[in-house]
Amino acid sequence: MVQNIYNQSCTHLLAVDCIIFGYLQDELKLLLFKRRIEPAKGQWSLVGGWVQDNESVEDAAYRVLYGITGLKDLFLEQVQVFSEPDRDPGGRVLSVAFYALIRIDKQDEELIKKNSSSWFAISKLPKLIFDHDKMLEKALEKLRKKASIELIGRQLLPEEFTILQLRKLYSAIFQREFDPGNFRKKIMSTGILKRLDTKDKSMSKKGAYYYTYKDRSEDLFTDHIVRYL
Amino acid sequence: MVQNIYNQSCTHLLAVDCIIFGYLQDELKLLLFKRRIEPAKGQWSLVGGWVQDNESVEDAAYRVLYGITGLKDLFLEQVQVFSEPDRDPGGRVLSVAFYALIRIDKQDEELIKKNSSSWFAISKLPKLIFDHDKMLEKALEKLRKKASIELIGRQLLPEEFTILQLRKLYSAIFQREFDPGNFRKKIMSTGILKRLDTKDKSMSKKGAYYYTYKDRSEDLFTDHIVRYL
DNA sequence: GCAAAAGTGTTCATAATACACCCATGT
DNA sequence: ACATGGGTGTATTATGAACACTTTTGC
Repeated sequence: MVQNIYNQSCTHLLAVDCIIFGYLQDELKLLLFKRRIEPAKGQWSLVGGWVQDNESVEDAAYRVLYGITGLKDLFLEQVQVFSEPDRDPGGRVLSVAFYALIRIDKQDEELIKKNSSSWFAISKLPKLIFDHDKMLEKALEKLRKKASIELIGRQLLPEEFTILQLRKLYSAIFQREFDPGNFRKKIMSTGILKRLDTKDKSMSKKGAYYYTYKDRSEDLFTDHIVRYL
Repeated sequence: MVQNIYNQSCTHLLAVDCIIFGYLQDELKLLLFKRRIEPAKGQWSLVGGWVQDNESVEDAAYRVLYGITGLKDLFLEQVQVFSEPDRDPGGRVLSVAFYALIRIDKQDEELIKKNSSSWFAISKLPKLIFDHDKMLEKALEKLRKKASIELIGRQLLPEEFTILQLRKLYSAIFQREFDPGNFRKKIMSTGILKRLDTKDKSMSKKGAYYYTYKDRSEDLFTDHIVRYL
């Protein structure tokens, strides 16, 4: 028991669970993990861990993510707390859900394998334990909200990418098609992207220019990208 | 110590803190509470309490709110967890912040007094303890987001109100003026409000019609109210 | 030359903004 | 009769959606 001056005792275990999004081969993907402890041992679960004594829940989430992907710099945002008394049959466990965006091309593949975790397309997920489905749903909602008001992709796509790739990412997130012309105009009007001189010829004979994010330009744009709801 | 099958011990106390918004006399207000325990005894704090063993954090927030306002039906939404290890000098306390919208005309004034709590205009707040300022800031952000995509007011204004009152509420929330004509048109276009036959003559000689929310109409409207950011 | 994707331009509908103007009435 | 807020209408501009059209180049 940790010391405190309140006349209270600890009754809840505290965990974090991470909804880890990645993007590969035109699909939004989720990193899952084969649970190694009872209950529900061997079933697929979100990547999670206990919160230590001397760290914030954010610290814990970063630590857990580093442990499984080898990445230190990644986007992380709190989703919400899940605290139904019976959510975990193993005890009274409170879990803080986070969602993370990671670039699959940067991750440590060995580490992922060693941790018996793997990527699943968001449309072909296995059954998840406990209330992890609900966590995913909330995280997706938050991701959509974020993507609708700012240009995401920096955290998910490779350093250099085409507008087509970006558009497909948005299609994956919102589960709908975007008009190629209008999408391009909208994106370019933000002034966030910089065109490079190189082209990707894998998709067409003409070739599509590669783009990158300009440095530190996230703050100059404030309009919406997609209107949804 | 609560029983669990994990090889873990409890190290965090768990609390909820509520950012309680109300609206009175053209001002957005916050219900604060004079802290009765050390540390920071006697200072102003958000309304909070411990999470019991057998309840979710939402349950705890409702219980705390009922205890201080006497109200059972009120709007409540989770903001986020605050968990910096040193946020509370009294011990390792994790707090889940919620914001609530309540109708000041419905509250139990006696109870509020008895609890040594009182309403403060959002623009004239006293210094708050710990990280409660940060909690308020995040809650306000969430409230603005909510108000920008749906018509709030049902939870804050009296049963019958004028468009002017609603506009002033929005002005208070967003800290800016809205064009009276355009605001009215926008609001009326939602079809959520119903005009009554009575008028409020306190503000003008002509008198302004009272309006109420139609029953169960929150779901039919999906557009934005205010564009912000 | 043609197919296929890249990229640009044009048109139309809708929505946000600014603001002029009439209305009702207590003093 | 006039000042005051209530309420309506209109002109202007900005934005989004649909889609036609031009460009490039491997085959």
